[in-house]
Amino acid sequence: MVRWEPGTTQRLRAAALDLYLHQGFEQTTVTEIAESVGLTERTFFRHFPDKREVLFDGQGSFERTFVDGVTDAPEGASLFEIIAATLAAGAVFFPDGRRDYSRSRQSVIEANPPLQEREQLKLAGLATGLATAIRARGVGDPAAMIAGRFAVTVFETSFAQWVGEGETRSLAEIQRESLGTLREMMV
Amino acid sequence: MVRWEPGTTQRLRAAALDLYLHQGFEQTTVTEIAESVGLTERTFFRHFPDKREVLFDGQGSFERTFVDGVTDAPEGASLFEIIAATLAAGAVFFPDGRRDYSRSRQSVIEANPPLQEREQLKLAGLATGLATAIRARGVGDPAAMIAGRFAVTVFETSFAQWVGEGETRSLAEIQRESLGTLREMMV
DNA sequence: GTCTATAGTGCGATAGAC
DNA sequence: GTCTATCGCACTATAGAC
Repeated sequence: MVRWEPGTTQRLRAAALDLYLHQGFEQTTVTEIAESVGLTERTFFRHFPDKREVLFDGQGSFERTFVDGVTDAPEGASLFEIIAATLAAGAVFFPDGRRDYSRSRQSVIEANPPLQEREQLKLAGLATGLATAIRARGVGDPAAMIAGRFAVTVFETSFAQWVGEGETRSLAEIQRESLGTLREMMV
Repeated sequence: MVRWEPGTTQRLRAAALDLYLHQGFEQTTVTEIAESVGLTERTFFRHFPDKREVLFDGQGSFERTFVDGVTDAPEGASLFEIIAATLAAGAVFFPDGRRDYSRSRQSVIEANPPLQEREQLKLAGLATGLATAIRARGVGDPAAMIAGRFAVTVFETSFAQWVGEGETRSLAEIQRESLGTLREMMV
């Protein structure tokens, strides 16, 4: 267990983010990333299916955190309350200590359409996952799908504020405020 | 303006959809698409920036149709009414005569993650465009962004039903029903 | 219209852990 | 012996540069 450095995947992730950040996503080759941590291109592709996925959570524990929020919401909760519970659960994934990392990652994604595509696909997958969990609580379609997507939208917009210049409120706080504003608006 | 066959772009689109449909997206090379209409690979890339974009509306007239729905909504309309107007305007883009084509296109996209990524990015762009138009009517953030995304979500789920097996209702009809159901639910 | 870099795949070889 | 992380090599197709 000492022949190869442990945590290879994480080292590749960190190296990739750093290179994408400082010299651009397109300008960075996979070979470069791999060699910067003493590995070959072939090994990179053993850890990640492609050059973009290195910035995304392959394990899906991000998605599971949110979905558990639906499942664990109290019996008899309204659709709106389920969404609130989901967002609260998801916010656990983004403590303030993670804000700087999230900021870097976000700035790289915003500068590169291929990464935005991957991000949007992941968020669409999250919406689908939430919809499935919501359906399991007895809500029908299309309401379940729209509720799932709605939750993701609130997360997405709140997240954008959370990583914004000079923002100090927690993600959970921002999400609560957004949801409050919308409760009045969306009628 | 008659030196080359007119409608080259459309013929490439049709040929690509056909090949993607019958032998798969991955299995189809750009060379193959181009040659099937008597052109070279190089010419394909003069019409489309990449292999995926051939299935998408490059002109953005799809997006403009929706956005105009926001702009043209009656003075003093509520946020909910603006969304309804947007969806009604967008539905014009998908008359029943287009359903078969849409069905084919959708089945190809559903079978291929790279195409889903592109689709999700386009829809995210539409949401942003709608949000901008909604903001121009005096609605603030994050409400404007969420309303834009909400409209796209209703479109997306309604569209999925519209191309569903044996569905006969028009897209406009399905959207109205979804929106009606949700009006009661989203409180 | 040709030429080339790079992403990504397939298969085989190696080398240590167990 | 098996299992797993790594490397090496040859290859294709996209996409962009010249």
